[in-house]
Amino acid sequence: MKRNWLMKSEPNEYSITDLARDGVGRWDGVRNYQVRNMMRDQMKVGDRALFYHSNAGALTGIVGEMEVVRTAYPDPTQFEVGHNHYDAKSKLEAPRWLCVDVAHRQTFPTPLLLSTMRDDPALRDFALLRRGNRLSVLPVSASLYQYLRMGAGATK
DNA sequence: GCCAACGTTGGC
DNA sequence: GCCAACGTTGGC
Repeated sequence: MKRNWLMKSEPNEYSITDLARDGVGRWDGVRNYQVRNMMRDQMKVGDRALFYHSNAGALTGIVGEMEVVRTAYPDPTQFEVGHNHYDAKSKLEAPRWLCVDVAHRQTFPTPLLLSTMRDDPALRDFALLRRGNRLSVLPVSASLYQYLRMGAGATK
């Protein structure tokens, strides 16, 4: 079964523009067990995901769409001494952290801003908007996914 | 820069 | 296993 996701990244770290340039990108740096487990147990090749720019001021919002092209594998950055995602407690023979690869599908014509979503009564129960939500990867129902991408002006 | 809301760590 | 201290996320 194909699933739909929303995945957050701070654009000054890795943006939709970066992914568009790269074509395929490695979604690394996840350091939350709940998110790791979702990626490990549920994320499959062919799953689609909305790209969300977090911590981007007035530009915070859903900016594009991507597709999972490689299932979870050990995140190499956890072993890179000096890297800001380095984890001294993770061992090569028992990696703690996983990443997936994603391919750029489209950059939406009109990003669906957080401020717009907050004003939309239809999104009242959307987990992304709940106070204190800190998961960087969220499952999104098929109908909500479609609603959001239409809201961002997706044409295909 | 502030701060609420978490998640993680480590002492006990 | 509890829980205080600390670190991080992320909106504002």
